[in-house]
Amino acid sequence: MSDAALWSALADPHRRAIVALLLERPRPVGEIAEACGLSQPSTSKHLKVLREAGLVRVRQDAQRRVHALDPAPIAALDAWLEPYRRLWNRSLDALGRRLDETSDAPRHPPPPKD
Amino acid sequence: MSDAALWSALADPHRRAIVALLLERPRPVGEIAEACGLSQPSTSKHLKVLREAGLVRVRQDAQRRVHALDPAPIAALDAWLEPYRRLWNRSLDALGRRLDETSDAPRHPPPPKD
DNA sequence: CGGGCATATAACTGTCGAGGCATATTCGCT
DNA sequence: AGCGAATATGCCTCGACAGTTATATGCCCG
Repeated sequence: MSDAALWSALADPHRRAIVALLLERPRPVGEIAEACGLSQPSTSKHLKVLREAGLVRVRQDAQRRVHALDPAPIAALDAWLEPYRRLWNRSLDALGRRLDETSDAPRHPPPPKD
Repeated sequence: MSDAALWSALADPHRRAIVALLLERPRPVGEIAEACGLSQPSTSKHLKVLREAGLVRVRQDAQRRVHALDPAPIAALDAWLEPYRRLWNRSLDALGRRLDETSDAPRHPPPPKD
């Protein structure tokens, strides 16, 4: 069910921007705020959401609160995506087969259809 | 841009449920509504959102409107995920290295995960 | 061509979340 | 202790969105 938190956290474009920023390196709140053109309180709130979704972790450094990405939820997203990726591959496959049929290129063995 | 539409479409749990349903097979609106326990108008609206996000395509069959998944946006999500997946692998890597260091087990070379 | 089915759309309402401002909290420093 | 910097929190407002009811549209068939 923290699935829901994850999705709604990433639903916001500002939050995705923050996540992208943190991909480069961990950053304190102020830096994030400035980089995203957000006010400090707003940034703090977004970070709270990200924290509660498990996407972000905090390390306290004096008055600074340095936020860093936590890779785990990304894996959860990846897992969610899995079955759909299968669909995607299947459709690529079909496209490839169709191309093969209309060309005289060497054909690879038909993959076992499940 | 349409990235935003994709995320906000998938932000809704009912919509994710619909998408999951359509993964099994294409379905007409009524069937989706019943399966998700949603009213017909609500279902129609959700499907409209999914359509506008490009996640779903319609085929008209008499009065039925059969909705099916479009794999393309899934690929977009996958692409978005890419850089984060790298982070994830890196952290797995680090974990592995740490385990290697504290054990006397033979160390294996980092597996080229693609 | 009228009736009934499947679906879309309109109008309205309640809820939720984002942003802004002011203020509280926490920590380091002198 | 007192001050200033960095961040969190409370309160408020506003707009976006989901759900409902009622109605419109398109399509097949008799």
